[in-house]
Amino acid sequence: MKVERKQIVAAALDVLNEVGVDKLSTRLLAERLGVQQPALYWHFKNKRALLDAMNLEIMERAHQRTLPQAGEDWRSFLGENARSFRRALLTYRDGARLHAGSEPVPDTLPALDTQLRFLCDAGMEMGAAIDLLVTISHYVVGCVLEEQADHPDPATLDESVLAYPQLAAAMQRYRQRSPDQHFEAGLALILNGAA
Amino acid sequence: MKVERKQIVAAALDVLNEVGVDKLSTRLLAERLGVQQPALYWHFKNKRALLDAMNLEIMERAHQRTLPQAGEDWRSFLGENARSFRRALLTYRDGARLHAGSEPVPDTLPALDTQLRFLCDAGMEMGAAIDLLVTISHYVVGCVLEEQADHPDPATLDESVLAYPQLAAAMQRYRQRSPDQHFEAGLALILNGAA
DNA sequence: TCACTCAATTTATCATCGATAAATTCAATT
DNA sequence: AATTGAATTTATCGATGATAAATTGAGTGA
Repeated sequence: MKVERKQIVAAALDVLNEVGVDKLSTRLLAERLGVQQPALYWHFKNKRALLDAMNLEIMERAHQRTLPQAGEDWRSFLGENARSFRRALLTYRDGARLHAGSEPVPDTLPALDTQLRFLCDAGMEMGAAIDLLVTISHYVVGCVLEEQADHPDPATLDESVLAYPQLAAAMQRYRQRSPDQHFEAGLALILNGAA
Repeated sequence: MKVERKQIVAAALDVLNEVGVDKLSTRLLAERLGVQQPALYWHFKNKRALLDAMNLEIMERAHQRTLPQAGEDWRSFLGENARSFRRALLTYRDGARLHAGSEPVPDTLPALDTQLRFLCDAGMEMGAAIDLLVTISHYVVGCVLEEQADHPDPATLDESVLAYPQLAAAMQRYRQRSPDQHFEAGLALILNGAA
């Protein structure tokens, strides 16, 4: 058989969605590709490099909204940018864990530069602009990280919560809204704070 | 030799600080305790349970500021609470990764209940109070996660940044401030947004 | 047509890891 | 002294990431 880097990454992402990052082994991936396991090490120096490539591929595929549109105000852009980032992390299982463990991708630098200029042009101070961007980034990662975490027994938690009526009511209310809505609430909080 | 659960967790935290969570193996831990590796499985059903216990121990040791003090306003409390949480995650290497991967600890529920009542008494709506608490939590985890990540080559990143003058200036400015200051900036953003 | 080259893969093998089964130790209890 | 049961050791398993060495096979020049 013959494989190329692109195919390996694509297959790895498929397998990722099927078994999760913990059970994504080089052997399982090689089997999927119809290849022996050490063959992968010709294309990637180690598994870490493969995971980095997977994260890069996810970002390039799904995180499109990295530049402000013409005439867009800063609040709209930052919101759409954060949503795009979150959607990208959500496109694959354990996407947030994969992203958090990967090295920063240098391809994001030009976009970051433009974003900073955009925010400064909108009247923001440079320091405030940076703080805002990284704060949002941290929030998104933390958010998706928990959204993708598989909490083993929600039933056990529910039982414990019953002892606290205030908390029980809060929990019920919390679950009425979707993860999207919770994300939006936190995002709005941050954007409001920046204004 | 004879070991107890408490000793195992304490030793595990020591080893965690020395080698990091990726290289924390049951054999290394057993060697540290002067015990054979399978002995650990008498006290913990698997490694996951040990990691959960480690996370719990870290939180119980260091995350003390979980209840509002008498007469404290909500902004002060939420700030101190967030700082306490962050400090706890920072007390041990890879603390954020460990926490993010661990199951939620039920001991936090009574404190959470009190926090919710406190925020509602301060005039906040229940839904807003929950959103605020979880937003802060997500932000803190995302923040420390990156702070503790070992970015392999900052030099390579610096080189890439040189191509973007705006970004280079921003980067330099960013590094003049400490992680504490960056954390505070983001936290202030969220708390401002809640007001 | 033949020899040579080099990218790419396979075969074989390692050390390490989490985990389990079975045998063993040892102090407390009867 | 015999028994019990908690706790540990010994032995071993399958899976994993990784490396070395041998092998394949298409392309190139003589």
